[in-house]
Amino acid sequence: MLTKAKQTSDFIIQTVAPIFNKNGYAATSLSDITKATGLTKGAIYGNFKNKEELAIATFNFTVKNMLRRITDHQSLSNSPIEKLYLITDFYRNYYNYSQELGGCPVLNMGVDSKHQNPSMFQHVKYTIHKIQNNVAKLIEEGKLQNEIKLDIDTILYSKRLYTMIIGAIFMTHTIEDNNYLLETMDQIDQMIHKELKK
Amino acid sequence: MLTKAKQTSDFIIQTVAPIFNKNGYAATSLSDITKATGLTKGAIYGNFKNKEELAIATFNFTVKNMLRRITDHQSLSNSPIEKLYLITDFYRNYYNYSQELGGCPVLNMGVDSKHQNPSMFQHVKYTIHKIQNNVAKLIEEGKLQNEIKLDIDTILYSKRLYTMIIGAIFMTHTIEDNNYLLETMDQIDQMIHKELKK
DNA sequence: TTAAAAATATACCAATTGGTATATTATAAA
DNA sequence: TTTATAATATACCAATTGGTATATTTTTAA
Repeated sequence: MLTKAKQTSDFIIQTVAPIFNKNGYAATSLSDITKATGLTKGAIYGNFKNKEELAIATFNFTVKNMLRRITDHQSLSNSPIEKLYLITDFYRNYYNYSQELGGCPVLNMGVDSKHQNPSMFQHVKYTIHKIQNNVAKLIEEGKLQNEIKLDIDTILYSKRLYTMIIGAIFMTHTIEDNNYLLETMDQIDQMIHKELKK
Repeated sequence: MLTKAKQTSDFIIQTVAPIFNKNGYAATSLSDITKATGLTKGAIYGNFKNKEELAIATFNFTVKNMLRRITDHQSLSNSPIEKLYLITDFYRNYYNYSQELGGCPVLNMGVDSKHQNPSMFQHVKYTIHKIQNNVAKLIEEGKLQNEIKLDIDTILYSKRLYTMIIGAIFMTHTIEDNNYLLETMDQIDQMIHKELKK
């Protein structure tokens, strides 16, 4: 059974996550937090050391959920190359999904924390590496299962993939046009088909 | 001759531009501004209506300089397709250059202003459209001059180009590794060579 | 049911926030 | 050189900031 404190801190994280993600660290005040949760500063500071620790907790929470959703979606196939296609498939619905989160946490916090919050920035870097590693593993698996050309540069292509995805996320959110995301996912699918596939 | 006021406001914009770009709007305080310029609030508010107007002025200043540099660099060739290559060539040095500016203004302010500063956000959108239009014009010129395939979707490819560039900018700044930028510029060059070129 | 402990609320803090009215100083034209 | 005007500095404002010490309430286990 969850203790009261754990329940409360989970509730705070959940409630405040989209606010930090939307507004950024500096533009989110303690009063935004107490207003949204209906709790007082006493409760907030009883559960978190300070504003920074709470912000990082919200980032980790949002990212964890996001990564779980990608993993779940990938489990629709056992084929490595199909799993790559399932990644682009996931991001085809990302505009909607990320709007619920208050935007893309990697993009928003990557930019927001760079000169403000070194600890948060490290978490963003780690998340990106984690995502890229997942892609890299899929490509390696694809080679082993004879689905992907052996002479493909695994690291290069996993970097390319996420670079294109995050670019499309930025464009879609900034121009407020989902087509950037859709068109980039088509482009990536072509790339997989023409360059990676055996 | 420049009036004193114009001189001062130019000085303020120039001095404060990298601070807003680095820290974002909310995280840049009036005291940051007075400290950096050595001026008092009286001088700042004598030259700008408020913090928001100053922030927008700094964004426009930085972007204007940046666009001028791209245009200057493009003038190294008269061939439309060569001008496309000169864009990727420009962005090969962009990590260094943008660090002097406090980061990429389009990326930073696009993310920063989205939920905080609607007026600034409009300026970012406008800037992106401007850049994309420049690319679109080059592609159209390239078709006319028989350098680029006629069946190429101009809009689609100008969107692709900037989407990939901004993705690479984000990655390079966040992972703090210039290779993302270099590798993406190689990828774009390949795309121009294999898909656009006649 | 009660007592100890855990969790939350209250009331406060100094520092800082963006902004303004007014005083002072510097500039430019006559 | 004087005078009007433009530009900047000073001193102030109420509101808000992140954070804390303490009081109160709620939960938990005996």
